[in-house]
Amino acid sequence: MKIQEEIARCENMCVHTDIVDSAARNMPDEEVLYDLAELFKIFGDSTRIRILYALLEQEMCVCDIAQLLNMTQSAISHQLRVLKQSHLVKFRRDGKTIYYSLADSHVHSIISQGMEHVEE
Amino acid sequence: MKIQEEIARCENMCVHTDIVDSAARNMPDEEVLYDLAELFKIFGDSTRIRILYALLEQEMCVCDIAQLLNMTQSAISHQLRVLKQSHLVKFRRDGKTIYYSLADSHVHSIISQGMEHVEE
DNA sequence: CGTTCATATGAATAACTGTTCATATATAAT
DNA sequence: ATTATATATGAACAGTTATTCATATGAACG
Repeated sequence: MKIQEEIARCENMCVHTDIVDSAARNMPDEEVLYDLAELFKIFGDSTRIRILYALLEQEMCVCDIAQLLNMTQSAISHQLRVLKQSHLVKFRRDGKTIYYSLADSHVHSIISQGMEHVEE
Repeated sequence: MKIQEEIARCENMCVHTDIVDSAARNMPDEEVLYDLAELFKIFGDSTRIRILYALLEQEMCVCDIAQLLNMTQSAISHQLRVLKQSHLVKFRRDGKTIYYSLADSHVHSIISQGMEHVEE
């Protein structure tokens, strides 16, 4: 039947308009939420989380991190690039060695909040 | 030294043994860091972030969320399942409708910390 | 200079993930 | 019971991503 098909095709019949409207008003810009997701995506990889965790204590060179995590220098270097581009780590050069450290204190608080949720 | 012999993964000889040793002592269990990464992975998708953000204000049904985010009911339902399995949202049934809401207060604080980093 | 060492990077591959489509389930209404 | 509605789910596909391998860069030092 034609009318029923049209109705059935409208998959949003159950919408509570007032709720959706109020939620829509309170949602941040698409772009902000996209950036937020991108930030958490960086933390959402166990290699990167382990690198960040290691750097909570002290600065380390690429080779130190590779040794600590038992991974290749190349794999660590690739991930450090991601962390660098996200402004989560910074680095300084000392001769041939490049030391990486955390870029700001947000890393610490974000990890701490996550830990609280995990340790339950 | 000892660790250097145990872990010979990094082919370079630049390892600072004391730094690696001290970092190794302070690293949490592999499993904990894996779980932590898994948690952040959930936040690392803009659809899920937007769902969580919408639920900060009030509970919503699947169809409401689909309308709000302009996505299909199926896509939202799939993501709600992920959020459910991660214990980030809970739900209650009211007739044919199922209302979703945040499972605990950690979601709020994790998002807030992330926002502080993004808004710079 | 050329060599060595620490790090970076491009390409390829394998594994993973989000959405769509079709369909199933379950509750409510007639 | 039959139909309608709200949500859930399995399979497939497309897009993404982490690691490996090979090689490049770039600084230090004889």
